[in-house]
Amino acid sequence: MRYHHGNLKSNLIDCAYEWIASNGIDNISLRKIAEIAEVSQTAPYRHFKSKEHLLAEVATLGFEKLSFEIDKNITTDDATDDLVRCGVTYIEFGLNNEHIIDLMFNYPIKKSEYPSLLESADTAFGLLLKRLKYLHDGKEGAAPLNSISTHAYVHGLLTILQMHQRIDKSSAGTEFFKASSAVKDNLEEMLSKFIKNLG
Amino acid sequence: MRYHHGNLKSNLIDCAYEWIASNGIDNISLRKIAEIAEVSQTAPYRHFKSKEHLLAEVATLGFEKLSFEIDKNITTDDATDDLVRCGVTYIEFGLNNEHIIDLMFNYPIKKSEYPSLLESADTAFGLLLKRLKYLHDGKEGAAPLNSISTHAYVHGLLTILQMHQRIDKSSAGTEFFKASSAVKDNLEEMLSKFIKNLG
DNA sequence: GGCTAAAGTTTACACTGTCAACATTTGAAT
DNA sequence: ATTCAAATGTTGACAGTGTAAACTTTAGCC
Repeated sequence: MRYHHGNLKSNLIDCAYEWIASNGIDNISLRKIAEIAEVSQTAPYRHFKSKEHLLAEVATLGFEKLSFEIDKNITTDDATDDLVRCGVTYIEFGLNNEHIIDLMFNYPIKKSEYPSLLESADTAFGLLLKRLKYLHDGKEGAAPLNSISTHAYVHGLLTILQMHQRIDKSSAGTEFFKASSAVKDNLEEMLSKFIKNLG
Repeated sequence: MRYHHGNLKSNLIDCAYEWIASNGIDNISLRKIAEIAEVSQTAPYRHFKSKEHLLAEVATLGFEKLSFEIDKNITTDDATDDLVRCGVTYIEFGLNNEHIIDLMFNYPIKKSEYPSLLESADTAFGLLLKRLKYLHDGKEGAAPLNSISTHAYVHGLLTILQMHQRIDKSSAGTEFFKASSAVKDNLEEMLSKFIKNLG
């Protein structure tokens, strides 16, 4: 084992990503990640100012992967269709990467302090925005508002479905549970209707 | 100072609520809350199985307050109007109680383990649902889906506006900032359009 | 080859959640 | 009224945490 690791920084990010993906964010600790990377407890501090700085980079990696997924759905022949698929992809990514999305959206990272995190998040959203601008070709003014409106809707649906997913196992009798089940089955329809109704 | 506090449980919940409301969820600790309540470090364990159990009750209190606010807007003469006002109220509550809403929606509490939390959330949700059922009088089947759809939209808008609120001070030149400013100014219009478009 | 900065280690500290053991109070049964 | 168990409080301890400080090793450049 060499004293100098070589690329400890990115290795730590990867380890943390994997750990969170399978164990959740609740009980993560720098020390555990350091141990997995086979390095001393405080070695991470040579690369990250704090635990939050490491987590911010993990979240950034998450946004990059999300962008990659969304980007695959942009085929440019039908903007509405593209948008629906992007929305579905966004939501599916969220549901399939429960813990990572938790970190990205729910974990209390002070996002504004991490430019690269903001940037990677903006890139993901920018893909939707570009598509919407295309959809609204001509009437320029409406695009930003419609874009953010769509984003709000998609993200809100994701939040609802996340709650649904978490409730799943135990108390499945509530009104909320039944209604959110319906969302899962009608997702595409809901999105496409929403987009068509944009003025 | 009496040895037996009398109603320590609800007092702890209130203290935690206040503390979180002004300090955020990040650095909360049972010990601090116990100290504020002028009680020993481990006294909370006579009333809550764990820290999470206390936080779950705080979140429950949050939902109860939210329900209370929403309920004031239900006047029954115009369902659409009611719903728009409920939505605005919901969003205003979120913006005025930033940290509490964080706890309610973003903090990783395993919600399914806390029936009273689930129930209080369901109550708030139920208020919207009832109103939507009224709106859709007759076509019964659509109400739950439309209700959750509306909830998603409203909550998504809240998330956007929260981000807007946080960015405010620093980087105010971005596309996102301008677009989300527009949301603030067009909130009622956006909501009422959304509701009218529900099928 | 020697020096400086980068990257790693060891040690230490204050703080946290929570458990176990003990103390006090309350209220119901006698 | 007395007693005694349950409820509610305290003290002390433990392992785990983030992270600062001081020290050690190594890499790369003159």
